[in-house]
Amino acid sequence: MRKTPRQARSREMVERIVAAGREVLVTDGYDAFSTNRVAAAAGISPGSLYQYFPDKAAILDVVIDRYTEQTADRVAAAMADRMGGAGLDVVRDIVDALVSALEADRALLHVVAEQLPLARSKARREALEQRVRGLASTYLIARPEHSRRPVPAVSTWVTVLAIENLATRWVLDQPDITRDQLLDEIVAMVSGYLLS
Amino acid sequence: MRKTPRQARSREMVERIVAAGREVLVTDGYDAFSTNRVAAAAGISPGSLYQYFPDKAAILDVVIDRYTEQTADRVAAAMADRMGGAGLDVVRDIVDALVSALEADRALLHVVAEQLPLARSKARREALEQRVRGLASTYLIARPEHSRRPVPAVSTWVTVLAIENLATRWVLDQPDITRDQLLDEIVAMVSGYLLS
Amino acid sequence: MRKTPRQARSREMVERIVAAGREVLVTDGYDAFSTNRVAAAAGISPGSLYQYFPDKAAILDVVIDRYTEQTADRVAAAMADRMGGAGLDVVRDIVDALVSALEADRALLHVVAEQLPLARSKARREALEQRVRGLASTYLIARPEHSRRPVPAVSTWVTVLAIENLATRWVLDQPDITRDQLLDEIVAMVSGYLLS
Amino acid sequence: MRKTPRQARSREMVERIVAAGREVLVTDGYDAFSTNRVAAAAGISPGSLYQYFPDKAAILDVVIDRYTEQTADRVAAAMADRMGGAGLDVVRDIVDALVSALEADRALLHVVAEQLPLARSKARREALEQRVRGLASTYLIARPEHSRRPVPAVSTWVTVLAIENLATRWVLDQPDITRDQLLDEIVAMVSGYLLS
DNA sequence: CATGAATGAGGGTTCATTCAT
DNA sequence: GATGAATGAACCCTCATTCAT
Repeated sequence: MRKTPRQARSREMVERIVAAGREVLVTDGYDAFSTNRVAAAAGISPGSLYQYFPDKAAILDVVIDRYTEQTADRVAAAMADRMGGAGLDVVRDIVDALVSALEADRALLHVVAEQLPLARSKARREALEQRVRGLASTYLIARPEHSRRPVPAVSTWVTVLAIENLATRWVLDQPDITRDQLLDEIVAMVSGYLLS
Repeated sequence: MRKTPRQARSREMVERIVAAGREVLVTDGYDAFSTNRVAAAAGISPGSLYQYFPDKAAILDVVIDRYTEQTADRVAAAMADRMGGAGLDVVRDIVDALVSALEADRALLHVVAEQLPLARSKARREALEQRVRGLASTYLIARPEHSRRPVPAVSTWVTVLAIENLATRWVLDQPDITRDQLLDEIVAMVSGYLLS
Repeated sequence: MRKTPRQARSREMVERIVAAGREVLVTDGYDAFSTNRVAAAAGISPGSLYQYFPDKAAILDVVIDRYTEQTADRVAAAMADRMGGAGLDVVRDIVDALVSALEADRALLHVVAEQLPLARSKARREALEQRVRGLASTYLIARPEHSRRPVPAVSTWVTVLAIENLATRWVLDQPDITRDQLLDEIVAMVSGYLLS
Repeated sequence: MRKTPRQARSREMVERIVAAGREVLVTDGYDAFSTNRVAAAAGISPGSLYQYFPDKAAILDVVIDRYTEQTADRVAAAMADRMGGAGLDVVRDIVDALVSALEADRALLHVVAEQLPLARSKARREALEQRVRGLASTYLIARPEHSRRPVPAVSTWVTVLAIENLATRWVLDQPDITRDQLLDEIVAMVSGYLLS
């Protein structure tokens, strides 16, 4: 009677390595993300990494993937939840969810957004943006009274990008702006924009 | 009779190295930005770099500085030029100037925005943003009828960040949006926001 | 009721591993001859190899042994068969048998002769040569009229070595020489030599 | 006044590395021929190797080339010297020169012939053989009375290969055969062969 | 016996930096 | 100042071997 079947053990190690990778990234930064360091953090030998990942880049990819997916899931969940609400509240709730998601792992966000060559996470982020744009479009099409902008694809592109960036920068740079102010302003911006 | 006093010669070399660094970045990408490569591109020996820069990072910093300053100057000039204009046109003209400035060296923008660890250019970019925010604030204070937002510092933070990001992404990602559309949308967003 | 006593099972596994080793050698070359690869080819786990062989070298040794023995057996058989024949035909037949034996597994010959450190197969090859020299000496002593050379041990050393090398190189390098030409020349060389 | 112009210093280092490579090969064998070991033997740091050689293989190649060329030169010189002599003496002298050349660095011959994957030195050796065959052909064409063999290209192939191999093995294996015996036998073999 | 995950020393190579010339 | 050869720590990765299961 095996407590941990092979498959599960393997998953466990992958998780351990990914966690170690995340830790190294957060603690020591991207430049210190070496295979030796990750292995040490995972409490295994360097060679063992290669039983679970083809190379160093693959480890990093999974760490970033995990993070991106997690963030995306939270936002998507909030969007799905709130889509039914009244116009302005919807925006506010979604942005709130996004900010919360970004705040959930500010340390890693810091590394991902500021230390990583952006190219490495670009594909993932664009997938996320695509996903969000899809949801937003659906919403806007369903409630045309919420937007007077002529080309929905363009408005969603603009909106999603602006929100994403403002939220990210707010979380990272912690400017002298309260969370409520931020939400107010973003709501004002989005509604002012869509209805202008 | 020295034609080029030491100071001047030194400046010349710094420029040459910076130009070489820029070239390497644009031609070969950030990963190829090695001291050897930069020295070769500058036509000097690797050791000589260290007479003008303390280390490799310092070279990169100046390359980015140059780029940022140059971009900032163009935008600031446009802002100074147009500040007198009518409300909406001012925004449009400034954004137009920003997009032009970003397009002026798309190759380097690509490297700076997507290959470099963002942190490296962060300080410089924030200086630029600060500068722009200053101008914008002055403007808004001078013409209070253009904004109904309660906290000018917050509105400028939001506005500047949103514009910067949208312009950058538009230049880099070349989405299926015309330049005029982009300007229209940004103007709509900003004016809708400030007046809501 | 055990069908395969331990001893037999063990022999079976050794054979399987040796066969796998041979296969790896022939298919992927000496550089790919890793314990992992051999184990995979044998359908067993890397660790199991060490139940049958003390280390990687030992596997290779046996693979080469098998090959050498096999080749030796064919040649020895031919020699035993033809020893009774007339002088020149004997040589021709033996060389013919040798060439055939070498051609039988040209792929492995290629690896053994050109990729392996020669030292690894040296002992085995010398054993073979010894065996052939023994047969040849016996023959020459029995028929002294076939050789005018003063020291039989020397003549056999020379003859065996020359024949072995010429046959091997002919098979491997496939020079622009027909098989009959090769045999003719070797016969001419040996008879010319022994009778001079 | 520079004692050692750049070019010369560079050559010096190359020589030093090649010598170190040779030393490692001879002292520790092919398996120990690692860049670290070669660098240590050369008294330089591992990184310095790469200022003079693109990779490890290139070092090895030059070591072998040096050896092969040196050997080839000696033999070619002897051939050029003796070509004018009387038939049998020519052969004897050339073989003598070959044996001397091989004996000159028996330690390295040992490594090159027995530890290296033959493929690595094959091209070089074939070039040497080609060169010798060329000389031999010229000779045989000039003095047709020295050979009754029908196809000169074939006879030279056979002769050169046989001599090379016998000489090499004699030097390496040091069988119980005197040098004079060896020369006698080879002369007997070659003359017996060519005139049969 | 069989397994195969884990090991870890060692491999080849790069490159920011130094320093004797 | 200028040079560029030399450095050497650190990089990523491999694979023969072991040992807990």
